[in-house]
Amino acid sequence: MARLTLEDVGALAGVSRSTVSRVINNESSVRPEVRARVEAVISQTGYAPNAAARSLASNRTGVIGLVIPSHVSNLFEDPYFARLIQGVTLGAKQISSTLTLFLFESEEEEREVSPRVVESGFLDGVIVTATRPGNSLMRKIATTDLPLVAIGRPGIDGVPYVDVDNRAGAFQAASFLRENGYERCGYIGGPLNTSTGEDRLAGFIDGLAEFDSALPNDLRAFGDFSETSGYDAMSELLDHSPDAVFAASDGMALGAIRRIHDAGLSVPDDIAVVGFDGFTVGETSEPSLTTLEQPVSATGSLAVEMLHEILGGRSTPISPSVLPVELIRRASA
Amino acid sequence: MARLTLEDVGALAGVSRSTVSRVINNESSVRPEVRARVEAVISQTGYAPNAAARSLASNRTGVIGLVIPSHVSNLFEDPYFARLIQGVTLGAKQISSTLTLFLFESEEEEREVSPRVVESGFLDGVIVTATRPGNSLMRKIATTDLPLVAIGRPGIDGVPYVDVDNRAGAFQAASFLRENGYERCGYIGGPLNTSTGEDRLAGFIDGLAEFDSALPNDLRAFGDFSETSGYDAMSELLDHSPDAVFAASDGMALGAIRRIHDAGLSVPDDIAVVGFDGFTVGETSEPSLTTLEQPVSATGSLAVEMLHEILGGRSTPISPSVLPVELIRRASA
DNA sequence: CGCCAACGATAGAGCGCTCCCAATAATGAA
DNA sequence: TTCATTATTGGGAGCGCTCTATCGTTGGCG
Repeated sequence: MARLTLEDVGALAGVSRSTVSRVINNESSVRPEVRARVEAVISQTGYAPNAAARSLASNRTGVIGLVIPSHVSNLFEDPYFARLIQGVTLGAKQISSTLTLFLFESEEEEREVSPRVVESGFLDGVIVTATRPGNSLMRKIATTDLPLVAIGRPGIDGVPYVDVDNRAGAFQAASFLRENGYERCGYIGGPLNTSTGEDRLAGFIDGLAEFDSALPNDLRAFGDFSETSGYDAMSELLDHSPDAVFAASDGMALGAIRRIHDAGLSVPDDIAVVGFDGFTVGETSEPSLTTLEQPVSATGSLAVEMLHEILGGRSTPISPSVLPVELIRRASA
Repeated sequence: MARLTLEDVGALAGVSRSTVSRVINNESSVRPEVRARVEAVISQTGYAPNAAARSLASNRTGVIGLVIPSHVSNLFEDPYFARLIQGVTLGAKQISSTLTLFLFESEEEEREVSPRVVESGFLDGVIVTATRPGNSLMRKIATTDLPLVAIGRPGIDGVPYVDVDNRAGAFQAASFLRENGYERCGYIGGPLNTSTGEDRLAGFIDGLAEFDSALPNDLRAFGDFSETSGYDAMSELLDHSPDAVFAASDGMALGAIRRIHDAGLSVPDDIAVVGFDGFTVGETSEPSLTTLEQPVSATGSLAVEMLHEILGGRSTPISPSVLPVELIRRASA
């Protein structure tokens, strides 16, 4: 069967195109009786409005984009992105939008694809994960009038964003370790050109400072959030005999634990380990992981909500939202 | 600046709408000189065609959907879906399409959202992960004329699909274990109402049969592919003292190992373990995991390719594609 | 009984693009 | 030189929807 149009449905229901349109868009001023008649025809015929025509006429598409810039696609084994996508999907569903996904593998790809995406009017708005403050793609999008919300601190003025409280979380990790008597606390961080990398380091340093201790350079090592990078970073730290380590991701924390075990030491007796993420892997690891749980899925949903508000045409600027993280105490510290 | 239209660009270049359209769509019969002039204007102005208008006129959207039915969203911690999405994204990029993601959390949601998706003409085609043969959503889509490719054996006639060779992989696992002298091989499977669950069990049984051994019922246990379900399943098997276990996912294999360790036994000395997936977690586990590596990302890309062929209007039906899996021998067996 | 308001429903005019056909220019053959 | 033929180009007609201005009805009220 050929696809039905509004006009067809109208003919079947004995009303005009416009009336059917009103029924579909739930506008008032349709007599209940007429509305019922039209709705009956719609459900009988299984009519569904043509998305393209609707977008063309209304200038809205009901589609939002989730952009994950190039430098993270390797990290895709990280449950973080899976959860984030899940959260965004959830949020999108709530506002009856569909989600399109843009993963980039190189900056070149970003340059190539983004105009097509940004300028084509295909998207009502876009959410960009801001792993690197000042990311060029985001900067470019910010100059257009495409509604934009960042996930993570974007480092660009005027871009609304939602982030988790990395700083407070890391601060809490430091306090926790010091309060439990650990003296030589080491740090395994993420890349410093990411906002999470920066913030967690800063928070940890602040937290230690609160207890009048510092974070010497030789007790700092950096990875890329992955297990193996945590393992390698721990190798460096071992030379400087820490009695505790805070890793900026669960993955790195587990890598660190593996390295500690390989050195014949025990966790937490010889070295305590605290992670950051709160993923399920930490529940079943040996020992189970003390970690800071961040609400990843909620972050995604909230970003969509913020975008929705912007799309709704609110004029006052939206202030950033920073979600709390929570210390989950398990066996590793 | 207001958004430019074809007409505007034409005016700037001194040609008509139609000519600009031809240039953009790379059609022949435009004088090179004119083409250059138009292209100059386009790049100067940053003009990008309006996606909705284009779709409306051409009846193609350049959008494909990836549908993940309800019953798997819990399993989202599983790297499988992350990789699959990555592969599909890659494939989509290759054919200059954008990817939209549909995750469902309940069958009700499927029923509710799917008409909007399927009938609105918003998608050129759709890829559905077929975790359960005969899934109702897929069955419904199959009756429409929306081009469809399944990932995994769909259990519906005439639906083209791409799958990994679960059967051969499990067969290989059985052979491997028997050849290495293991006598009492246990099995930890996925849900039997999934095609992977079915196929891996069948292949394993066949493989054992090749060595004149059977798979008694008390050496079978089932989980949902997750780590914890593997742990629980292993608890059941332990009562029947297997000397080897084949788990239908890496996650369950790791859970099984944890359970074995908790029982004070060693892997592989007391009980050997073989997984299925080939994810990176198995590289760093203790002991590292012998497993069957499946090409997840390639599966996704290939599905897109198949869809593309269908969209290209080939008339001959497309035959299913089954990708090989490979045994990676590490330390656990 | 007539007038006006309020409501309900309709038709017209696009949205920006593709597709098709007609018009024009350019080319070559006779 | 002229006419047929081909290579380019332009314009019209929609694609199916939304939005706005308009028209017809009904009902309340003086």
